[in-house]
Amino acid sequence: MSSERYNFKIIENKWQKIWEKDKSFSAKIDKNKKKFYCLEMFPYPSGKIHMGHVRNYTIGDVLARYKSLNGYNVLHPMGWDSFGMPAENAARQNNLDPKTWTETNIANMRSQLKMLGLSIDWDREISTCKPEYYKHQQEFFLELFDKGLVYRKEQYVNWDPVDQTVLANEQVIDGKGWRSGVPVERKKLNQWFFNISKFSNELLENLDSLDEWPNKVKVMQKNWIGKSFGCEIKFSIEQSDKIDEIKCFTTRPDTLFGMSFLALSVDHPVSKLYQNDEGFIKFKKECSSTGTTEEAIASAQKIGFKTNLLAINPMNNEKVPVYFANFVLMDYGLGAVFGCPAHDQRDFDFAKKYNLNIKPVVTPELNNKEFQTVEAAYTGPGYIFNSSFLDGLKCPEESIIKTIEYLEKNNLGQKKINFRLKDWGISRQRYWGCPIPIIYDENNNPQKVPKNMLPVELPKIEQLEPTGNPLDKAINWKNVNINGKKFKRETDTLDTFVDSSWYFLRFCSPNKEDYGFDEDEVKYWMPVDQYIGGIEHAILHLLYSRFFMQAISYKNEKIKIKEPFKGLFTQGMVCHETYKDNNNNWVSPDETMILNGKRYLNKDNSIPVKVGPIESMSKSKRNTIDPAKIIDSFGADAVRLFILSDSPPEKDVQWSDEGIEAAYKFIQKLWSLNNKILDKINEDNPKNENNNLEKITNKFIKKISNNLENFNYNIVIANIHELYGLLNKEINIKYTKKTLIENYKKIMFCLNPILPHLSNEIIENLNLKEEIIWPKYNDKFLIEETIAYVIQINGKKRALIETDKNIDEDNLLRLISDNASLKKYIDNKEIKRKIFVPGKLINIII
RNA sequence: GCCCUCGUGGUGAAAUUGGUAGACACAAAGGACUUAAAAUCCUUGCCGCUUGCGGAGUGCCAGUUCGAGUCUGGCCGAGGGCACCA
Repeated sequence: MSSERYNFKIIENKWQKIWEKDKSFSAKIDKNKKKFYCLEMFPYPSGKIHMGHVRNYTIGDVLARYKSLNGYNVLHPMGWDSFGMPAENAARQNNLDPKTWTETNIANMRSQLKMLGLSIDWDREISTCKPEYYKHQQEFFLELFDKGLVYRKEQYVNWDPVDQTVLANEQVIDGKGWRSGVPVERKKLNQWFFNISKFSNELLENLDSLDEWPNKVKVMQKNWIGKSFGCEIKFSIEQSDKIDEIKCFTTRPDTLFGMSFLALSVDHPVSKLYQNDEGFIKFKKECSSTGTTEEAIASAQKIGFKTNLLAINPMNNEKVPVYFANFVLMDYGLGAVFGCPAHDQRDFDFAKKYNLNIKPVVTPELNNKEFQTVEAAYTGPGYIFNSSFLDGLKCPEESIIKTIEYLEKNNLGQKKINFRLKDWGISRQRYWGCPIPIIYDENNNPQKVPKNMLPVELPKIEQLEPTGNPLDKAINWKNVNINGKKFKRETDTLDTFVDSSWYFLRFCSPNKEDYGFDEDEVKYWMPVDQYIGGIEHAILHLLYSRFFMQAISYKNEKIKIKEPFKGLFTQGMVCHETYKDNNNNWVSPDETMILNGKRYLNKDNSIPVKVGPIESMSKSKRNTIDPAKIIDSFGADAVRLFILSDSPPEKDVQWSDEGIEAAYKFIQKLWSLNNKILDKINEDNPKNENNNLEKITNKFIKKISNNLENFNYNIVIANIHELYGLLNKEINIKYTKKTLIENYKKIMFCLNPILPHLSNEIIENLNLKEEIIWPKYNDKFLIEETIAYVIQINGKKRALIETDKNIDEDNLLRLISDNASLKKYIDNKEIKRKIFVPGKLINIII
């Protein structure tokens, strides 16, 4: 009996080399096979892989391998999201070239990923910072420009003072930059925009068709797009020769009769009339001093600046005052609202402060004409009153529609659907990004860079200065001569989210030179069947990619795909305990040791560390574990096994030393079981003692298949543990060589997606000379002749009786009355009712 | 404030359509093997009484049902998203 331990270093390396040499995972169009496009979100090349990558790519790899064994033609590519600020920051700090920095990182991370044994088609590798990639991005930019989906305008933008760049709305979180974490400022700049809002409706409605997406992501996108149904109302203005009307958007036109003021944003065009008014200037300043934090908004008082204008209520011609108010936002709706204090809490607060009329027009009960709103606005359902011809209408079901009908008929307003989604500002004042292929003539008019001059490559810059836009200072690059005419290049680069909005298309034909993708290849491979990544991209990246697919297929009959990702899976984060020393400094797990169950500092084992809460791994808390080190000590299969074992993939998982050690031990156990089985195979009995082995094999093929299909990878690992236990016992029974090999082979095929190195090695040792395919189970072996019937008395389990599965009720009752331990419950009692569930249980009510 | 998700042993978690709650694993304790250690294997969810058995038990309170972790209503708690959104 061979008894040497499993040497993962030799064996894993051996198989990784074989896969690389044989191009085992190279994907080619094969129209006779069903395709499966498995994609994990590609990494930013920060330098090293982290545990989040390990989890993400292991989940994807298990799926890709499983689908491949099931006969699918699998596309499983990998690339690098390699433009972005860390490269630029590193360059500024250490006087490096961002390109070199990025390429070194990529080389390092590629070799680390290869150590995980991923089934990736490395021939399709792409990197977004390469001109061969971004050339096509520039083509797309110009294509979208021609389609009218790109435009330039001066606008207030979110300015990140630390990163010295503009941020999209989506990139501002709680009023702070998504990367820098500092409060965002308002700044007016000329910016390029993608007209994402043109597709608001499509982006919203298509969500319903994405039935393989997590509901929570769809809800988040739905909220973000923020569709609301209402109408635009025209209000005539008195006492002004400069304006005749102001338009408001409202979702509650049915409360018009309760209107007592009109409120405008301080940025509303009407504010021009007051730009020299000292009171207004002071008021505007006051408004902007209100912070953007949650508390500030929640506790901010409703304040207003009264104008000398009067607005006329189109329903009854009553005149109401016009205010500027701090709670009206210019970038939602039309920057103007009519105030109905009785039925809107904000308006109510405002009316109280400025002593405005509060007239209720909705009553909860039909006949309660005395209804008043004294303490707060009433926003619930009811019936319209105090409203002339609208009186008695059911609110909101009838009242809103009827009011809009009236307004439209009398040309006072019109039905309108409003979206919260804003256009995507894509200009960034950075160096390390894709140059925008635009040049400005001597009159500063933007022109497209001619197609034959693409790509517009980034210039080499010797020394990046600490702040400001480097391209703006690269004079030689900026000034360009075309056909004797002088132009200046656009010096902003594209938001890096543009890079990742179409990379899934590029993977279909990564080497195509004349266009970003090949139509036939895209037709075959797209959409991505399963996309896997973190929940943090629920809005930004996923919405932008969906937009890009809309934009590419817009006015293009050849591209029918509207949604890039058919299935989406969002995996949870990898967490670890946190540690601090006596001075409250974070301590990394590497700097600690365990003595008698307590944790101490390595450098002085008399100093205990404080164990803090379990949090997602992050550099700032120093609770990261380096995957490269772990793979080196335990092997890729052990890492894969553990990262999947402890929690469902969509939930957070806690990394622990004990867990990875247990996974390592289990691999060793599988190996020694293998040695035992190889010995048994050589015994070659003439006849099988029983068919338990077939039963076990088929039962677990079924279980593991079902669990893999449903992403229950943690349960698959449990199944494998259980299978090991049963096999370890069953192997002492005598089987023929054929039976043993046939079943053991299938079990190893089942382990292949999770433990590719170990299972390949074992399969090779079996000398089968056959391809690994996903085994099918045979129902014949799943039929159990006997079953443990559950015997309940008054709904309580009292016994299990092992008996014939097809026993009838009478015979089962006979067994029950013969059963000594059940006698005491039944004897001398009248049976009132029996519930018999064949093949499962019987419940006796007495 | 609005929307979504989730509450099961010391811990991570299992549990087809309502049908044996706690599979599988980690930790801890006890035991076996060993001169000893490592490694390996076995036992143990809680409360009772002596083995065996009995009782309670899936955040809390009701309800539906022969039967509820699972379905319904209300409450409490945690996490996440959105937010002067008109």
